[in-house]
Amino acid sequence: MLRLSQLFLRTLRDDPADAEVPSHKLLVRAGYIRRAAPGGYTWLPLGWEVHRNIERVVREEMNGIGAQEVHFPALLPREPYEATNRWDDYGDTLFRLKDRRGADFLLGPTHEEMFTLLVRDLYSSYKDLPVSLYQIQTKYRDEARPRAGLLRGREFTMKDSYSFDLDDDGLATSYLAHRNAYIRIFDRLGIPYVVVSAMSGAMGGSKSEEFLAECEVGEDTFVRCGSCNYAANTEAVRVRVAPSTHDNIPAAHVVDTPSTPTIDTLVDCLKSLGVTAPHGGEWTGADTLKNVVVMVKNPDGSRTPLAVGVPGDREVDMKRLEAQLSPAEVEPFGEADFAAFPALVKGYIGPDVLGAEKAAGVRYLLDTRITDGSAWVTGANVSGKHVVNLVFGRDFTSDGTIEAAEVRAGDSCPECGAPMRIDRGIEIGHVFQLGRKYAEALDLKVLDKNGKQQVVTMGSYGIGVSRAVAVVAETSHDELGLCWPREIAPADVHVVSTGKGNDEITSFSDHVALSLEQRGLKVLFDDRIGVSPGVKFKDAELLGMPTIVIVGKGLAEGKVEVRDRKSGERTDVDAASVIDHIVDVCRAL
RNA sequence: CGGGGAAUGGCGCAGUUUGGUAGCGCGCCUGCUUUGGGAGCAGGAGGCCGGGGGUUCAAGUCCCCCUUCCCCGACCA
Repeated sequence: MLRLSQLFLRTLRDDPADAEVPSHKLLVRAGYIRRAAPGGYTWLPLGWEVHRNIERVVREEMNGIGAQEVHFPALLPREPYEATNRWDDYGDTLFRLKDRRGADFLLGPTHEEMFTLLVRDLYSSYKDLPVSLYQIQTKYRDEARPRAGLLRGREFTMKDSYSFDLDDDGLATSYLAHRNAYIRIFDRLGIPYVVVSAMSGAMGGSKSEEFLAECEVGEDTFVRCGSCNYAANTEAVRVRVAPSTHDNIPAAHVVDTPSTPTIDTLVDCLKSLGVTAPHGGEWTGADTLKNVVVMVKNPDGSRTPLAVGVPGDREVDMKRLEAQLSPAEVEPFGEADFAAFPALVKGYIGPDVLGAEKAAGVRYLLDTRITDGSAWVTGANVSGKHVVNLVFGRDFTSDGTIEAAEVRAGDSCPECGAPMRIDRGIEIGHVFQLGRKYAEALDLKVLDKNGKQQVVTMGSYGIGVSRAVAVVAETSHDELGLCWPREIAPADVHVVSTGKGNDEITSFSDHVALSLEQRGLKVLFDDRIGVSPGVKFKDAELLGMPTIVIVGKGLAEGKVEVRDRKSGERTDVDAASVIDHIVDVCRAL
């Protein structure tokens, strides 16, 4: 039993000034966590209880699909990560350090290499497969911007698991088992979530899905189709493009468009020129081809320019662009960069000079909406001039396509064409099929039935455990405080005694708390003497146990009050039957 | 890493303009009163005013550098 008179806890009346999002404010105010370092939090008794409860749910479901728990060091040697190139590819996000002899180490951001090597060490036959291993580990990432308390820290707890199979069918089966386990886990945690198609990012690999908690403060944006089941992270959206309807476009020609460095000014100018648009209607930004130049920063530190062409009514989504170019990063093209590439006329950049073989020597990739035969207005590479009726395939080419244009609400679903919604979420889980990238890099092979060496195929699956604590707080609270789902609450029931220490109320509340514990419930007992009832009620609401029992003035009429934290519903129960009643309530779900 | 704001007791804040004894509310300790919605009175404890360097007789306050935090843009469990 947790007695508030003894518990290491101090609740705060005011929100901490450095917290912005509700989960951060409430977890600090309620005495669950305490900031200890930039991006690092101390877990206080109640917070750690929630953390362990989430771990328990995760373990049960992982064990349920036959995965086996192991535990690696967080402090890892450089070599395995060198072999897979991630020592460099992970960039500044990787915590690197040296030992006293100058040897390189890192704090593990994720453990694909170590698991792969472990299996290689011990297993060498197809008879050993499939096998799935997992750990619940402290992970380290030197985030550029830790924020929102637990939601994005530099040290966090993650459950990561890895499946090892002989062939693609086996991988598909392991992947599905994990996916289903994740569904059960997040259902039990009471987190509202969506499963979306995702990029595999720096991990490499093929099929990949994310579990996103639907949440306004989320950092991910995703689309969802209103009529079919399609859902995807915007980074991973693959646009469905209608073929060009343009036909018999007259020859391209240059027009004078003075002072038109932006799409808006260009459209206004085109309207005033009296030139007709290829589709016969009024000119819009969608008729223009905007060429945006960026600097691509490669993992080895080198920088190469890249031009991206998108319809003028859309921005280039830097997140989507970077996801396509991963592990390289994208930087804005600065004034100094323009000076170094004089062929690029800012505001009037056109395909004439773009392309690896052309004047500017800049690689040129086009959005998939620039289809064969489509006609565009675009820069003429001379200040104040644009080209009209430039047809892709006829008048210009590119070095390839790229999905970097922004995604908007109302864009059509790649599966069924219906308009899509756009929402925000927090990534709480990620499952993906790694394939053979790591097994090849680290030489993980087993002998098959025919005695031949086969490269093993792998899956990798993560759940942010510490993040899940914050996500539950974020998705389950009200203006009074936290509301934990019973499965992970620090206690089933919060017993409030308003007694003065030496009266019937005190002795009966004692009896209630002890009896409930004997019946197998986890009890948080506010047995503090000399604390006013108002304070105890406020604390009970802030702390967020699912059931609150108040032994107080009602006892004079033989009644005890039982409240449901989430609904606020209050019931007066006969003191004689209150134990059974509460046990029933707590076991009901 | 760019732009904006901030750092004063456990928490929230004033004081900085105009340099001159470090304050308020909450919390904490003691005593008395109080006890169903963050009680009252009285008395206390607790501060290298984020760090370093300057200017000055004198710096929380002025100047320079650094660190950290929050928000907005580029990364992920």
